[in-house]
Amino acid sequence: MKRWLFKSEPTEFSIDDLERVRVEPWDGVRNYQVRNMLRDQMQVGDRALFYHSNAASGTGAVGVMEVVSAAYPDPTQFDPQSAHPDLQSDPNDPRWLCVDVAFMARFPRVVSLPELRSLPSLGDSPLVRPGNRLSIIPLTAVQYQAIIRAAKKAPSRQG
DNA sequence: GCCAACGTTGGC
DNA sequence: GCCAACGTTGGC
Repeated sequence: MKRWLFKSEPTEFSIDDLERVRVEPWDGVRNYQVRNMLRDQMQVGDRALFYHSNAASGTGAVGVMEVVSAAYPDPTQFDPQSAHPDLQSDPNDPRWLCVDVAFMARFPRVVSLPELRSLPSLGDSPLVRPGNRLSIIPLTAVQYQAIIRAAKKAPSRQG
């Protein structure tokens, strides 16, 4: 079982939305590095933290979900109405993939980005590196556990 | 809304 | 294969 962190802008799709629908395709990935992780590494049963980026309600990790499908062609790439159509993608050899994710749990509080930065195990993660372009980030077991543990603790005075 | 950092594209 | 222009991400 691998562990990940998935970023989403809550105005696009939030953990509230996932809690309501329970299962949702994580579509719209248009980055080759992330596509390759979906294709080559992600497996049913993997765990992923849900991260709200650019969030008025607080940027940070907000909950846990489970990967419930293998990677399959992202249908939105062929939909001109979608947010990120890719008309150069060949339907017989689709360029972009997605997986289905299922809601597991919501954290009792947001683990903010400053707090994530303060976790020693995350020091070399792309998550806390400025300018990183990965919307899906692999986490080690240690990193994953550190964030879960932080979520259960009372917030630090800085928030 | 601004802007820094980065990936992608395309001219050469 | 280089690199400038461009678009996007995402923190602030």
